[in-house]
Parts: sequence; structure tokens; C-alpha cells
Amino acid sequence: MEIPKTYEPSACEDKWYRFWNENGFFRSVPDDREPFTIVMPPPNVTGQLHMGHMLNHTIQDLLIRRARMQGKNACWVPGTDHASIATEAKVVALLKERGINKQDISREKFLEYAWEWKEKYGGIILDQLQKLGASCDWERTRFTLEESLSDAVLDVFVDLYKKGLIYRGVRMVNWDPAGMTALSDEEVVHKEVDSKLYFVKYKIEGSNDEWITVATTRPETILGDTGVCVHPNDPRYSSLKGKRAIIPIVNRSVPIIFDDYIDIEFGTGALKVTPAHDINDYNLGIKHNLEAIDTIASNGTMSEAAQFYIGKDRFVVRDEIVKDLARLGQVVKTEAIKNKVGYSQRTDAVIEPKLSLQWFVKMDGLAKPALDHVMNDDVRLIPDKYKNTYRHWMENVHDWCISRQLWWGQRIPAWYCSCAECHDVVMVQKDRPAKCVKCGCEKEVYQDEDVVDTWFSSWLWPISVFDGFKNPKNTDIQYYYPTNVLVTGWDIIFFWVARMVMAGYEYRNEKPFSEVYFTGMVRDKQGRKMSKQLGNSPDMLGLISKFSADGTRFGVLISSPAGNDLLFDEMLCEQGRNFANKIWNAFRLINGWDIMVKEEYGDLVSWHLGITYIPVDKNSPEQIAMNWFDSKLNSELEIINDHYNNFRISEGLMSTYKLIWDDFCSRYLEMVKPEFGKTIHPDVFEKSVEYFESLLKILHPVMPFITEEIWHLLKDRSDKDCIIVASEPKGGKYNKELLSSFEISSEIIAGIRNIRKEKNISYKEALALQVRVKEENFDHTFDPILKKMCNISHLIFSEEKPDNALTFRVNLFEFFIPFTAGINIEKEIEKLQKDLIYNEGFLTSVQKKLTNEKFVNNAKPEVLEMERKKQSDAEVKIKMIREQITQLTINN
RNA sequence: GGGAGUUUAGCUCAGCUGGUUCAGAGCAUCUGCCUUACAAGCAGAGGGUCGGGGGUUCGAACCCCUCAACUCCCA
Repeated sequence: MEIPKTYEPSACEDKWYRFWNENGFFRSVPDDREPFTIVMPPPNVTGQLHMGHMLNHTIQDLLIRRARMQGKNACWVPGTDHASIATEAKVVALLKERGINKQDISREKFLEYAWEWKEKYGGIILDQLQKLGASCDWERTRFTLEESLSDAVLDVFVDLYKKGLIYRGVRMVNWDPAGMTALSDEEVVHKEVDSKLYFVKYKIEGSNDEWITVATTRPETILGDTGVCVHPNDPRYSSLKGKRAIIPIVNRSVPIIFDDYIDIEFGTGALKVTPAHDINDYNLGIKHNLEAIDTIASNGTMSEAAQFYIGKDRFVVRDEIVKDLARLGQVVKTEAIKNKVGYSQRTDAVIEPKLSLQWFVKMDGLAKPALDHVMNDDVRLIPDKYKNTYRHWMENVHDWCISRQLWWGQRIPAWYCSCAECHDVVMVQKDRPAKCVKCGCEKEVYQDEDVVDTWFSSWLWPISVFDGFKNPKNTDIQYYYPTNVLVTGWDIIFFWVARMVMAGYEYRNEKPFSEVYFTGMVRDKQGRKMSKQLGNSPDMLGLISKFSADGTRFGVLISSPAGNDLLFDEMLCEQGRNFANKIWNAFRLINGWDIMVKEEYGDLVSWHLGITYIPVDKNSPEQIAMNWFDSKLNSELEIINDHYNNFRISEGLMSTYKLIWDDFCSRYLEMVKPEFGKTIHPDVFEKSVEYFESLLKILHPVMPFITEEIWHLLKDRSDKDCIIVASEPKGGKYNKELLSSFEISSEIIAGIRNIRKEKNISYKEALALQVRVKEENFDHTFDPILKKMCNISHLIFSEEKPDNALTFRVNLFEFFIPFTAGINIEKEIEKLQKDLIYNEGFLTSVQKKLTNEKFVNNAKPEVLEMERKKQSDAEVKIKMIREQITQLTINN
């Protein structure tokens, strides 16, 4: 069979994904093994796979696949989030295209359309995850709005209400006029924008020409002003005590109040107070008993209460009112200013602070355990710098506004009676009450129109996916909960992570997960966050088809330190693809070897593989290579595991990359590779295959497809013998001296290669190598390797210096290659001079330390010892270099 | 306005409690090679006052102070 020169991923990726899935390798059911559980942060049903998901899910898959290979019962629960506001907006837009207005259809009809939409598009993102290789247990797929999860939401609502942790009240909320709903504080994004600060003068009541000038960025709210506030210590305004001002246009008389809340420096030091449309003004209003006039309707236009500009958009009115005020001569001046404005995270509309009746969750009681258990590392945040952020938020947490004026979501289980005398009755229970608890009427009971915040379902996710609310003692929840790791972006630490911790302790008295791994945000080369709006997120499926799923996974992981943003560049995926190809070719090499047959090796002294043969010569390059790689593999395995166990994922991958490419391919395989046309010893072949298998297993969690493909090409295996369920390579002892001695040999090899290159000596031309050392003082372990790798015909050990030889130095050893042609004496001397200067400089710095009494007295003995060694080594080197220079000069 | 973080090679990042010849890795760049696994490759090379300034110390990328730039969170 002809094996292609380059790896062809497209066919094998789909093939293996289907195979794994059909053979139940992704499936997890409780058993007596240790569980390793990850619940997927459910992506929005409206979403398409973007770079953020890619990063997030690749990491989760890596962790799950590692756990699976460690023999744990790995369970990765997938699912999607119904995303109330985003989905509702999508459906509304879709209906509009069809000429249907949301207002014109019933709630039931709307939900029908919404479900239809969800069925059609809601699964796309999960399908895309399969392309990436995500090894989730698809039989466990959940959706935050499905029946059992919704039941949990309603039960929790009722329960918290009964505990007094949920209440209903009129508060200033963040109103999204585009989404037509209230939002929680966390859903508001503050952006700095260029605004104008308008200085408007209000007439003092009863005066002829006395004015007070206020500064505002929101002149359209003037219509709702019910006070003017100044600082009690501000001398400019002390004469205004007890006076009133006239609000222009509406000609309302309002009190001038005094409060030290005012910043004397800002604007004119006088603040117009609009209690209905600013949270600070609202608080001032309560304190000073000011009326709140709600002049802006829920859709962002001026309401009846505004009296003027009714029905016009607030931003249109901003311009109009300034013109009208100017006409009245009441605009003093306008300044450009930068200020922070709140935007809806979902619709990007400017948030309108608005008084309204909403449902809230009390946070103080819930926050306490959630804070403590993170601070004491019961729940570990990675990287731990987020502990600070988390604590700060928890200590200053505000009550959570959970009602949303939407239809797509769990409808709030609160019921009211429509009888006039029962307007204060609220019945909170899951099912419709048979009759009003106050007046007893049966027909007039109606349900709250609102739904709960989507996060009010996702905060229950780690429990509800295992049906832990309805059935708190079921096998799944007892086995899988608490889960192991949550992988998510730090941008939702408050929205979601903090609240899951709260729910975990409230409902199971136990953390939801032991570790939270925060990924960074994926940014483009210019450092911008990748987003759909900017259109700077590469097409995921395009990337996968270009560089393979394995290559793309590699590219994403190689540059993703925990919590640090990742600047994504396609080149990283290309590097991944190249790596896959390198591995593919290592396979081709090994696969192409002819194994030695019986006739080739004379005496039969060993028994192996059903045939007898003489064992590998223990001084052969092959045996030495195997000894070395054994140690190398074990020592690197220790390092790689340490990296991964501590979530240093990109470092773990980098070590794997170098182990495979540099150590295995460039060094080991070159050392054992038979000469052209020769055969390989069966032991060496077996061992090489074994090493290769170990490497594939180490790499599998990162590049699952190619490793599975080669795993099966290397040997005939049964359907159950797949790398995805193979046990990870067990580390073993390794010989440190052997490893460092090999590094020295590598330098010698590099020295010889350099000389060949400089002097244009072909590899085919055998060379002699002379070392200036007594034979017994040289480590001969790798002599056969030197000979093989560099085509050295013989090694000479002598304390003499040969004439006319090319030379290089490794540590304290001088090497000579007798070769007369083409030696450029001047260049050689120049090179040696440079070396000499460096070493002399180095010696001086060491001597400086050693003659410094304070250093000698204070430094630790081992440091001192090290410095002495440096000194003597440097002295020897300098002597050697001087000799070489002298000899070169004399000889020519 | 309050707080957190970052700043090391052209790029992305390592560098543990200050002390191995410590200034590193990968990528990119440059130079030679179509060598019988791989040009998606092989063999090499160059490249950094560790953001600036000051201090502590025998010794600082690492500790302290200060300034600057960038990022983020909260109000």
C-alpha cells in the first residue's frame, strides 16, 4: 500500500469521530472508578462556533481525554443555554421579516415560533464542536429551558422566596429600551464615549434675573427634574437656601437642596436632580423627599409625563431640547467631555436607568459561603490572581435583579389576583393557585408576565444537569458532583461562576467544582477581542479544513497561558499542521523499515517474537540510543505531567512538541535508522514502535485524530484497542548523568557538523576525530553515536596536538579533525581571539567576586564552590585557547 | 474616582524562595542544502541595557521606591 508523503486528515477525522462515538467511548455511567467530571459552559443557542469556544472546548477536551487515559471515569456534559434576550431578539427579527409583529401575536404563538427556531438553529454549535473532536457524552446533552431544568428553576425560585431571599420591589434598574427589559448590573457594559456637557441656567423663583446654572450630559431628562442640588459649603450658592428654581420648558418649581454628595469641582457645582432617571439622583430624591417623574417610556421615547416631545426618541429630544433652550436663552455653554455610558451587553442599546417593579435575589446570605470557600481554596481559581477580583465583587455585591420583561425563558411562578381590593396579593408557587388567598375568587388569578434571567437557570447548571433538584439523592449527582474543573472565560466570573458557587453551597452544601480554569480572551493581531460585530473572528470550519482539527487544536493551545489573553494567528495552526505531518513521516519511516530476518544473524541465543536471534549489541549505536531515549522519555514525561497538572497547558504542549520533534525524530530515529538498504534488528524495531506509541499517547489529548489513525496503522488492533481509551504512559526512573552526558555529545556532534559545513566537507567523506585527553578521562558512552551520526572513521585520544587540523572545543575538551585543505588561518585566529576575550572577561568577573571579602563571607558554600569551579574552568580554557593561537601563528 | 494586572528577542511567552557560563523557548528572519521519512523538511547563524530612573545587597530580570505606557475590573 502506498502511504502518502503528507498526512491527509480530512477523511480520517470524520471516520474516527464516528467510530469513537459509535463505540461508546464518550459515554460515562457511574461505576467504581474515580470520576472526572466537567460540565460544559453551555454556549448560547444563538451562537456560532467562534475562537473563544474553540479555545475553551479544546482545553476541556484535553482535560477530559487525559483523565480518560488516566483510567478515570471521564464525563463531559454538553448542553446549550436558551439565552433569553439574545434568542428573543433573533426570533422577533425573524418574525419581522415574515411581516409579523411580536405585539400582534399571543405569548403561546410566539413561544411556538421560538421553539421552532431553537430546533432549527440551536444545535449548530454542538455539531461544530464535533468537528473539533470534542469527546462529550452526547447522551447527556441538556438545554437550560428543557422541562426538568425549568422545573428546577421554578422550584428554586419558590424555595428562595419562602426563605425570604427573593423579593419584589420598585428599584432603579438598568433598562434596555431595545430589548424592552430590565437587566442585571452585570449585563451592563460601561464604555467611555465622547459626550457634550451642556450648561443650562434655571431661573430662581421669584427673582427678576437671578439664575442658577447646572451642567448635564442628558438635557432630555430636564423634563423630569424635581430638584437642584448644591454643596452646603459652596459659598457661591449659600444665598439660595430655602429658594426654588424653575425648570425650563415645563415651568415646574422645584426646591434647591443642599447635600455634601455634590462634587463642588464638577461643572458648576450645581446638579439637576432627576430621581426617575439616575441612580444617584434617585437616592438623593429619597433623602430629600423629591418626586420622581418618569419621563421616559420603556421603548426609550418621551412619555406622557414628560408633557413635551411625547413619543419622540430620547436622543432626538436631546438635540431638540438644546435648540429650544438656546432659543429661550438658557444655554450658557457647551463643553466636550468624555464620560462612561452604560450599554446593554446583549443589544448594545444605551441603558436607561429606570424605576420599575422587579424581582430580586438577596445576595448577602448567599455570598458569604461562596466567598469563604474561594478564599480558602476549596474552590481554586486558576490563575489565582482572580481571587482578588472575586473577593472585591463578593464583598460589594448588589442584589440581583432577576426578572426580565421577555417571553423566552422560565415564567416567574408568581400569581396575582385581579380583584381591585387584592392588588397587594402575591402568591408564589409553581402551579396556578386554585383561588386567590385573600378574596377566594378563582377566575381572577393571573401569572406574572415576566421570565427570569437566563443566569438564574445557568447558576443551577452543575446540579440540574444531573437532576439534583428533583432527585437530590440520585446516583448521577452523588457520583459526579462536585465536578472537577470548570473551564470558562474570566469575563463571566460574576455572571456565572460566582453564582454557581452560591447555588452549590445553598442547595448541596458543597462546591460545584474544585477548580476553575479561566481562559483568556482571544484577540486578533491588533489586540482586539474577537467578535461577530467586528467580523475579525476567523471561520472555524474554514480553519479546520485548512489545517485539520488537530492542527487547529494545536494552534489554539500552544499559545494559551491561563487567564492571559491569546493573540491568535493562523500561523500557529499552520505550525500544528506541520507538526502533524512530521509525526506522519516518522510513522512512514518506521513503517518502512525491513526487519532483520533469521539468515542475517548467525547464532541463535535469544527467544523473542516467536523467532530466535542474537540480542542487540550493547555497544551498538542503536542500543545506546535506546538507553538514552528511555531516560529522556521518562524525564520529559515527568515534566509534561507537571505542566498539565498545574494547568500550564501551552508549556506542556511545547515540551511534548520538542520531545517528539527534536528528541524522537531528529535524534533518536536518526540514531537507530538503518543505513540505506540495511535491515533493522527486531528488538530495535519493537522498542521504537513502543516509544512511538508512548509519544502518541502523550499527544493524544491535544491531537486526537492523527494519534488514533497512526495507532491503528502501527499494529493490527481490535475495535476496543483504541488510543482514546489507552492508558497513559507510566513514567519511570531515568538516568540524569546519561542525559547530561548525551547533551555534551550533542554539542560534539554539532561541532563536527559545523566544521563540515564551514569547510564544505561532504557527509559521505569519513573523518578522523582526535580528542586531546587521556583515553580514560573521556566519557565513551556515546562514542558509537558520534561515529554513526558524523561519519567518523576513528576516534583518537591523545594529549598531543596534531598539526594542521580543524578544531573546536566543547567544555574542557579540545577536538581536532586532521584536515589540511582550505584552512583559513587568519579567520581561525580571529575566532579564537573572540573566544579568548569572552573567557578572559568572564574570568575577571568571577575573580572579582572571589576577591570580594563580603561575597566570600556571605555567599552560601555551594555558590562559593560553584564560583571556584567557574574560575578554574575558565583558566583551563584560556590556556587552551592561547596555545591554539600560538600554534596557528607558529605554523604559518 | 477606587482597585488589579501587564511591560524580557521582530511576534507570542518561560524565567520557582535574589546566586550554575543566565538572559531562555517556539515562531518569524537570514545562510547553506531537493541527503534514499518528511522542502509542511534538514543543518546552522544572527537577534534583547529584561519599560525609564533611583535604591537595598557581596550579587537584581527577580526585592523596595518612583515615573511612564498598555489592559482590565468596579463606581
